[in-house]
Amino acid sequence: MAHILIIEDEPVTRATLASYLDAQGYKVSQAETAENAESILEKQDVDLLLVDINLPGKDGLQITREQRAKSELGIILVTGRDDEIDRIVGLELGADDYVCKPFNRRELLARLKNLLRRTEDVRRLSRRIYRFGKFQFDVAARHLQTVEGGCISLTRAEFEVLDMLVSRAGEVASRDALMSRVTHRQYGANPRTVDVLIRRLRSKLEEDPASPRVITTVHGEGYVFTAPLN
Amino acid sequence: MAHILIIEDEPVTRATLASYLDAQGYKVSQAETAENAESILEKQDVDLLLVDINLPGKDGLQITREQRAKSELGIILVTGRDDEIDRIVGLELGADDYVCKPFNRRELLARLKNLLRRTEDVRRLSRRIYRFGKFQFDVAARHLQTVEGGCISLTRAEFEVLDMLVSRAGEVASRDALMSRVTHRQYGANPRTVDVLIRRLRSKLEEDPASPRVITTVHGEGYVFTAPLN
DNA sequence: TCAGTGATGTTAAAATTTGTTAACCAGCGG
DNA sequence: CCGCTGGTTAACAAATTTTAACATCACTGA
Repeated sequence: MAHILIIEDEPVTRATLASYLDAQGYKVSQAETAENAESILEKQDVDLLLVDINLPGKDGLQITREQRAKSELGIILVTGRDDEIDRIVGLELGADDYVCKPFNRRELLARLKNLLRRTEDVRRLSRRIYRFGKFQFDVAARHLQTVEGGCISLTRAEFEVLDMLVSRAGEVASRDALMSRVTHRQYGANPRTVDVLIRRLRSKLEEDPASPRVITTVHGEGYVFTAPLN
Repeated sequence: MAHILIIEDEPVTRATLASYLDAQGYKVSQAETAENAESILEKQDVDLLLVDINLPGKDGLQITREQRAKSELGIILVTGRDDEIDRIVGLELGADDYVCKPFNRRELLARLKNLLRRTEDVRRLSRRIYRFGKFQFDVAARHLQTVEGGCISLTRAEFEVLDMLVSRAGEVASRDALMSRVTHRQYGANPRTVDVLIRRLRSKLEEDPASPRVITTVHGEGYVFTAPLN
């Protein structure tokens, strides 16, 4: 489940929010100040920030500006008064949404869910996890997972090839390009080596390796990744 | 620049919005009703919907539900009264954001920009797919799909020819043009080669390859794609 | 160290795609 | 009807890719 970080100096509001979101099944972290929040952000993967605009020290707008500069993390601003200027400035700084205290919890939840849905793709891609067909290709973990939960291990060379193809999905990769990614030798590379690797990959991830859908051959040019990514 | 579709029955609000967004450099289309909007959505690539929640006939919530079912198009709801229930229902149906009339234009613009930034990746990953007859030509996947769900694979040369013809549907492509797209060779291209490719393509996608409807020969000039695209 | 195992590289035959050729066909103006 | 131009078709040839079998390499644990 998604991880939400609440940044709010007022203890009662913070605790209320936290217990509500926790009851909804989210993983919730709390921070009283910007500094506090930053140390959590450094250590953990956070999916969404819920930030009070009025904080002692570095305020919510400042936090928004800084976070937006370095990530695509979802940000919802919370404020006590319905201050239109703050709201607009917050949005212009890149906050995704805004709620005013006292807020309707159901509304907050709806906004939160929407934002999480909207940022899901970006968050997954930033962790370099690609989904296609019935697989999930995790670049950091260097393996494939099937929807059913199975785990298909990839050899180093297979991994390199798949990574190169997936990250340039739709673009043709030449044998030379693939070869130089796989091997670190300078000369005398047999161009057929790549074909064999592709064949081995196909046997792992194609429904029917005889008529490949995921990795398509481009005669005379190379190979392309052609499965729909989501 | 992004293409925004405004769905609003009240002419003054619609015109005001349209001219404001146009002045901001967006491509703007306008629709008075849901039906009107749907015909625009079918024909053109739209990046974001700005929908009034209160429309005669099919209303904004219904439009949201239907669009969200088939695409990840960004949706911002506009409502006249500050009706909390409508607002929450809209968000729960998957609208990405909403604004209340009378709205601050700067706020609308900020929300709009944020949403476009969020949906940028998704839109980039969306595919060029042409529909004609009983086929669907998926450029990214480099193959044809039939309505029945079958999949017809195309060789590289066939794909290049079809892509060139389809993307310039209605315009005649000369043999030379087609040949230079297909071949990798520098010299001595035989002009009859294209004919053979066309024949192979026709046998894959013509109902009756003897009297072609999809790819028509233009005597002395070349070939045209002549099937209706939808 | 050394056998054993899995990963990687090489090769050659089989299969597929692409290119060439030539026979044949269709339309058209004399 | 003839000859001309250009298009279609089938058969074949050339180029490229796939496949399987095998050789080699690199690492592991005894």
